[in-house]
Amino acid sequence: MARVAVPAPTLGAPAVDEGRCCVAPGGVPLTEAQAVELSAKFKALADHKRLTILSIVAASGAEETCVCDIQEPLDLSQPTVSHHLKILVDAGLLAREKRGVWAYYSLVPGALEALAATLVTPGA
Amino acid sequence: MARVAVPAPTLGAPAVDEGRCCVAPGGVPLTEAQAVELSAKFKALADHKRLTILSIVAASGAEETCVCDIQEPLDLSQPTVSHHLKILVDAGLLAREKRGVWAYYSLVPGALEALAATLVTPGA
DNA sequence: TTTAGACATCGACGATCATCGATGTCTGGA
DNA sequence: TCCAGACATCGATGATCGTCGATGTCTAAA
Repeated sequence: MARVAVPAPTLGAPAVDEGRCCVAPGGVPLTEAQAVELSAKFKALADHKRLTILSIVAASGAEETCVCDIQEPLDLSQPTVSHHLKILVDAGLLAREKRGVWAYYSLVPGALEALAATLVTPGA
Repeated sequence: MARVAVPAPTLGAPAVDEGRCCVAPGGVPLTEAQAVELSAKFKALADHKRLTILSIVAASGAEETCVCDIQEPLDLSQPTVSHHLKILVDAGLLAREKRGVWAYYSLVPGALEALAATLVTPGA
């Protein structure tokens, strides 16, 4: 995919400030490609079952979590849990490591923090 | 709705740490109600058109933005823009103020920051 | 009062999503 | 080599979502 040369797109208000109405803004601070990329990550968070999965994995701290740890409190079928886990891995939020018969999941270090950083203002 | 007495639910890894596999975690750090409430906000962010809307509103800084400012760069019909704006307002991310014939939208102060805070660890 | 314009709401339609049962793949043990 | 178990993938289905045209509401001006 084409990499854009912008450091870190955020949603928080930048230094731009021109008072007017019904005039096109000087520049849209989020390209469509950036918006699509960002929305893909938020889509992964836009499901309460997946948020619960993340919280379960996060709750085990540095330890990794296997699928059975996740399936039971979620009250979902095994294929559905596997589906949600794939979405979280594809979004870059979870890491999967297969050891023997078990698959262990862990938070990708800094992934959630980087996503959080896109929500706050760059300067303040 | 029933208010839960937890200060601020987050996804980041708390201090819990017990090494084991295939045993239910000591406690799920996100209740279902909290997960549903959080996912509703991320659902509002899970669309690239809505992210663009937020960035446009944020780009006007302290100034408010009217619908026509948003509609043009988005290349969407007016009802669709209105629909997205309603979703963002319902999620508590945008504030709507009607003055005369125009409706002005602005970021709810601290809303994005509060959402970002749920993604990072409480302590570190 | 009538008219024009800005915006919200409604109803419909195609697309995407969450979910599940069935099945496939791979590993470890008998 | 065969079997059992853990997990992923596949196909199908019902629900939700994004989008639009048509219409409604409200305000300001004529």
